[in-house]
Amino acid sequence: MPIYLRGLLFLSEEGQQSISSRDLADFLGANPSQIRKDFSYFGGFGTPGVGYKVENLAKQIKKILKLDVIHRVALVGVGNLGAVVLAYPGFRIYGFDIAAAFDTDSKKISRKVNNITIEDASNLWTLKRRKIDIGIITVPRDAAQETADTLVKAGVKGILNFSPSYITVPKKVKVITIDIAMDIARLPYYMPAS
Amino acid sequence: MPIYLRGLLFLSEEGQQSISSRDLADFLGANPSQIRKDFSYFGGFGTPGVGYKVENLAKQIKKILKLDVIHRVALVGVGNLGAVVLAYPGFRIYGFDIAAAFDTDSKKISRKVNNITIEDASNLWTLKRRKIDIGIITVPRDAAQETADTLVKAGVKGILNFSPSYITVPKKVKVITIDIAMDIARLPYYMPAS
DNA sequence: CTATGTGAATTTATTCACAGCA
DNA sequence: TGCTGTGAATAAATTCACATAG
Repeated sequence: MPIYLRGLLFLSEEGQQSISSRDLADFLGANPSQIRKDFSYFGGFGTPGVGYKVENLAKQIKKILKLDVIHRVALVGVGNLGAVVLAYPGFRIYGFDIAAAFDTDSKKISRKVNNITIEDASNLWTLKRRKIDIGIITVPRDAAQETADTLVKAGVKGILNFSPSYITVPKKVKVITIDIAMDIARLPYYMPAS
Repeated sequence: MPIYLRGLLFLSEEGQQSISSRDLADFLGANPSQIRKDFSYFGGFGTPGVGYKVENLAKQIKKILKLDVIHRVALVGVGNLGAVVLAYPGFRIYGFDIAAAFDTDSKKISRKVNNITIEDASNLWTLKRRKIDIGIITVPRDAAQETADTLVKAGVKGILNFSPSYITVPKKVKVITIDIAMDIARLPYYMPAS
């Protein structure tokens, strides 16, 4: 569903009013039946003979993915990668608001990055009362599990983990890991021998 | 398989000699049968009653994923994100060598980032003779498709795309897209209502 | 006529359960 | 005895095909 949403938001921006499952499939490199099945699973948002209204469909998917409310996010670890993620403008279209940034390095604390003041990581416990329920981990690998534990204790319900390791959390907390190196490692397998 | 490899490389670093499918499953948050099935599909690398030799298994998986040779990589678009990716040390353990970086901004060209001299993007055609077969796209969304086309023309067989869009390439070329914003957009769906 | 929504058919993936090897 | 490798059983995902609504 997130891929559909991304495509629909793009099409909506382009001024496209409505689209058929076939055309959407072409656009996204997917299969029309798949698309119809996926949408019908959540109730069916289309009109036979016409297709789907782009803007309405985007709104429905946002509701399904619970992106119809603003989510406040905290980032932990303002190194090179952390600073880039802090400055990344793409979160806004999905309703994410990076509301806080933390680090352990006293040289960084109280400095501002992209208009957000870096706080001492020992203050992570304040997240709950600040209504922050998602954490982004951009600390070195060795500190990832510890950071995750702290975030969970601070009440976050979801974690986006950029460190290249599997981390363990209570199963009520959802973790998504992005490991850049591992992703590129999948490429050669699919590449024809040159 | 890439996830297994990452875990095994970590365990190998830790000095672990051998491991059973059960212990590996625990460590990775996976299922033992799944692991055995996956390995047996490629031939079966274990010893009944003992388990798998960590180092040997890692080597076998590297061969399967074609990571047993050095791959030369070019990065296009040295903005904030591009610079971080250039500096990212994690590629080396999988045998990737970032051999070139390109940009269109004349202010950046011929400057050095992480010991790599930024070249004019109009020289991308030189990739083939320089034995570079993988491209990393870190340009703005609007330029992503165009960059992909140029990379394909320059002979790359695989692309790691960091721009938040679907890009079209001949099917002999493999694309993997990393869209940070979209990944985080999957979190709220799995988060219990607070 | 066109394109959805959906049962049925098919393919693919996961899990089980156990024979057999170290 | 402990753990692999693998058929058999189960579950899940994908694709087909068509009745039906606009």
